[in-house]
Amino acid sequence: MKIDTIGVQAFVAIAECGSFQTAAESLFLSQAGITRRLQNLEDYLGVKLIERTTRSMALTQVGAEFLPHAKRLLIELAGSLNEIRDSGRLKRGSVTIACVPTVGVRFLPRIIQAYSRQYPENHIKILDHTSAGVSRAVLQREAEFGITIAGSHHAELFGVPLIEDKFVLVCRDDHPLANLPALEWRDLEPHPLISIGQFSGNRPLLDRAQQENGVSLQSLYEVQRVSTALGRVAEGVGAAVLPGLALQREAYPRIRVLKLGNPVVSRGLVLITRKTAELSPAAEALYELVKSYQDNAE
Amino acid sequence: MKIDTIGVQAFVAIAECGSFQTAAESLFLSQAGITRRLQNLEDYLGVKLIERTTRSMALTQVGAEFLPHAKRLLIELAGSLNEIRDSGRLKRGSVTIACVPTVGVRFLPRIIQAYSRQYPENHIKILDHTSAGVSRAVLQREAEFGITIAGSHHAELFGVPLIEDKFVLVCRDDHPLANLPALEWRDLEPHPLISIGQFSGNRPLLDRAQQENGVSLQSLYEVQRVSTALGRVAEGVGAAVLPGLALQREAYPRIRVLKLGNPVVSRGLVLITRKTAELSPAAEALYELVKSYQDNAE
DNA sequence: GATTATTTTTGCGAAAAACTGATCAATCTC
DNA sequence: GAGATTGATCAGTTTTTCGCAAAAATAATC
Repeated sequence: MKIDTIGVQAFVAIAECGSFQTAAESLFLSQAGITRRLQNLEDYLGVKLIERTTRSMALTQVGAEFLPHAKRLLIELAGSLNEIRDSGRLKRGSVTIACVPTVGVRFLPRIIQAYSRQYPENHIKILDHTSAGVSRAVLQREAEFGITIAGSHHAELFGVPLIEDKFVLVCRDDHPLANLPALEWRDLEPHPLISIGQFSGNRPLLDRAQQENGVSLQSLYEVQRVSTALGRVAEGVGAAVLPGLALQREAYPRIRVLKLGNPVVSRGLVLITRKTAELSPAAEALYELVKSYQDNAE
Repeated sequence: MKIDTIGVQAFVAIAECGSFQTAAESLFLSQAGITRRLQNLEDYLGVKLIERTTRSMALTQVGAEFLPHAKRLLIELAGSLNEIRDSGRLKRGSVTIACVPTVGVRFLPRIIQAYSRQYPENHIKILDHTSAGVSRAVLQREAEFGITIAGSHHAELFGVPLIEDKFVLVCRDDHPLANLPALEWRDLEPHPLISIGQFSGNRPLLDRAQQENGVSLQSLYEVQRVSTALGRVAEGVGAAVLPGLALQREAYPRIRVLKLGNPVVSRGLVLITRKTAELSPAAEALYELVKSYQDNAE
């Protein structure tokens, strides 16, 4: 059950060089070493592979049959090994990460651009998930790391805070609040709002903020996705409290975005990995890049 | 440029066992040894392949991608190596030999039968050649050994005499010589004979025999193959001096075979190999078998 | 046919490496 | 929190490997 390539390597070298001496040189070894290696292999196999005199050398029947296999195996092994080495040295390979939709749309693109400039060959796959889904994907190793909304940590996960995404009021320019200079949560109470459904990670944050500040907002309409809410606002149905990062400014010209104070409520975005994770070099590079964007966010 | 399977073997074992301890046992190694082997491989690759805590272990992204390749390579290598080992231990494999047509038809079949009983899996390929062709085939390694007519040895060839194939007179039952009790070469002089062409290894033997004994035979007809000569004899064209082994008794009912004395001329059959040859185990076995038939021939 | 020259094999001491056993650290179970 | 299990680490020993030099083998040459 003792498998070793060292002898095979010697065999192939000798066969290709046509001489022990040159083969030894090509393997940076003394000719005595080569002889020993081949002898060991032949002893193990119980068959001579190379027929040799001092003047000439030729493959045995068995040796000739083995050579192509041996060569191919060696090349494939070396290839695999080198590929992995490259993946480490050059941080090559593809990376799969998971994040909540907002992050994927607004936060990541510029980071990915920067990453692609540095590692043009690498492919990044982004899994859009709810905040719970991101944790799950990371835990199950579907993604090497994730970006999600701060909250309850799973014990095996390790989080690094990235940025605070402040909640803002979104309304159309003809909304009563549209032109107020400063806005507080209490100001919203009279106005019916479009709210985001249960599954979004934003909801618990908003509910708690209301409770702690004794504010009670009216939910007029409940939608599941931020983009839907935005559409309703644009249609004039009402205003909505949304995470600032979720907005794509250009999409609707008449929409106003107002800062909300007293208190400033925000959702923290965190970069999560498994505590014991060994990231692939390509992923490690992206991870570090994301971390470096910690503060220069909106 | 340093390729070695030992680490890869450890990696695969660990991945498959799901534990260092059991992997160590499966490789008949201590746990520390396994750890070391994997560490060496990982150091060489510059990448962690297995993510491990004392309690759990899982493949890294890179490791997971590598595992199937590694497994396949190892299996193929072990397979090739074992195949060769078997070829030695069980003398498995196919053998190619070269011989002159006569031998292939009359001398070899029973040997091959015996060989096949002992090594039913082995395949024997026989190359029919002229006597010069047999030498060439052996020298050029087309055949592992050969059986041909004794004569000039090439320096690199080594011959073992096998049997003496005596020349006989072949004639139809209505031929004047057909019923003579004993026959000498001189008796043939009055009769026109069918002779075998230049390329046959028999010709020089016959010519020399005539010269040495002052006998001069009449060549009526020259054909290239023994079987053709036999056909002509059967048609009543004349008699022929042929090597005894060449005859298939059953073929022509009216044909008589007469021993030729004074002198008895025979062609020696020799078993030839290259002097430096390393026969494959399967060939070696056949070689020895052929040699054992040295004397019990017709 | 003996000699020479070249190349492989072998012997041996030194060096490197791998292996083991014990111990340590971390995690999980009870 | 104690005990058990598992991988990592370390030191010491064994094994293997390597390179040099001498020897053996073989082809070429004279």
